[in-house]
Amino acid sequence: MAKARKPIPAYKTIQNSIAKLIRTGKLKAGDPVSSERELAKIHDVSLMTARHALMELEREGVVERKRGSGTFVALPKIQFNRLMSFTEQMSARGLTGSSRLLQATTLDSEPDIAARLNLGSDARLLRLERLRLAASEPFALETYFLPADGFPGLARKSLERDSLFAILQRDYATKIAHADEEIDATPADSRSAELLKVSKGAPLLRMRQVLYSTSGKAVLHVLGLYRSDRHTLMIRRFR
Amino acid sequence: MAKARKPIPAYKTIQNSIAKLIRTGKLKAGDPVSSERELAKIHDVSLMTARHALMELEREGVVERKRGSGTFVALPKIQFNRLMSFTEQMSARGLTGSSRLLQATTLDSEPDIAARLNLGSDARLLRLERLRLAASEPFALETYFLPADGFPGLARKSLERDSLFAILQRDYATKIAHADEEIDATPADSRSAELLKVSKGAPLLRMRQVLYSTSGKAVLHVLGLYRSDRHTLMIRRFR
DNA sequence: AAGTGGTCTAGACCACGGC
DNA sequence: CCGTGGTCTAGACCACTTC
Repeated sequence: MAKARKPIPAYKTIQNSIAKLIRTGKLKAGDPVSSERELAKIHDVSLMTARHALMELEREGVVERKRGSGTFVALPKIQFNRLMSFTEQMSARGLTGSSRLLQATTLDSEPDIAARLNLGSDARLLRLERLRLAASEPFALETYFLPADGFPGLARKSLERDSLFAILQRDYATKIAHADEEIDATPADSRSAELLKVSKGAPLLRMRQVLYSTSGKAVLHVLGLYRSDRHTLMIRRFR
Repeated sequence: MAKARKPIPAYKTIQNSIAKLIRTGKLKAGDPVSSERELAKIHDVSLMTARHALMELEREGVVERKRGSGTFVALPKIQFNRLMSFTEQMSARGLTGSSRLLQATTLDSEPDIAARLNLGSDARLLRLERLRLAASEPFALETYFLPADGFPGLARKSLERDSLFAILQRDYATKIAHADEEIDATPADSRSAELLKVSKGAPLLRMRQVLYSTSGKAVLHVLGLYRSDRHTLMIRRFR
């Protein structure tokens, strides 16, 4: 017996064919996309189905629709408010980054952090500390807290090389979906100052993150300290 | 002759009727909404039209649709990354805030800022400076830059009392839609330190915003300095 | 005037969920 | 099983833009 595979809806097929034209460069930003009526004929579907395809592409920001005029490939949009791993951020800027694992310990009682992760106050926590470097200059100090029970063996993994996001997804079937962040400024204490090569008391951007998995569970708490001369946070907000 | 008014589409009417049921509390989070077929009968439209209404309400996050089960009022979502005026932020926290207008001047040449607003480098700029207080303690110093030509008479308006967002909308038909922000940390210079009542060199959260109107035009540049002990930025980001 | 997207009809079959 | 949303048809008229 063949597996029960889901048939791909016609409107999805149309979307994919247009997306492919854009990916392969056959359609560039501003170019007109086939009209609803053309698509209906080409793919032998009704108008409403072709329409559905274009409507969803517009929602995704791939195309823009202009009444009376046509449907056009949208300008490549800047990704705002996108949660990216360190590796992703670096490559997006055309840089290469590296990390140094400073510590990997287990904590017995850290009720504040346990509470942030919705754990009991006596939960054992895994604590990892990484120094982030760009062009061999340190620019961030990040401390990770995870429930020790949920991620056995994590401390022994290749944390220097692989992205934590990738390890969580590959080895623990945990996919990060979103993060809530608190951001403020704080003076560097002596240890942070030394590691980040700034003077003591220098202003650092402090970011406290709680990362959530696709299932909505709090997975991970991150405390990040960023050299303000080498790091700017970009945000877009809406009214 | 009657003016040519746009007729309200049937699917919009359906959306409004459902939104009203929710606003007035007749439907609460989790309650089932009339099904597509019910709505089609009630409003005497075809299934596709009723469907359109529900689909758009889902996109707006008002309802959730579950195949095989029904359409339900969505939980009231927490507003993250919402661009709020000072007044709105204060009242959301149950506090009352006040402002002191420190300066209102016109600048002749400030090419960096003009560039952020997509103006020529010789554009005249209106510069306003406000100190923000919560519970009569200063916590933020904000400097606004606007094209002087676009907002005649703004400097003479009731800037101490009214929200700038409100003035722009009421008197200049300019509605703010979104903002792009750069955030980092910076040490307080002597003037900021004095105004904010912190010691010189204390870490401040610095936020540079460009605010855009609904028409997509850059309207306003804001440089904000926030006392880090009294202000935390909350952000939600997605992968 | 010709072509585009926006709205709408009056049905159809399917996959899924809860009973 | 029955009701739900998901997909789809083969048209229609309208408003808008471009020429």
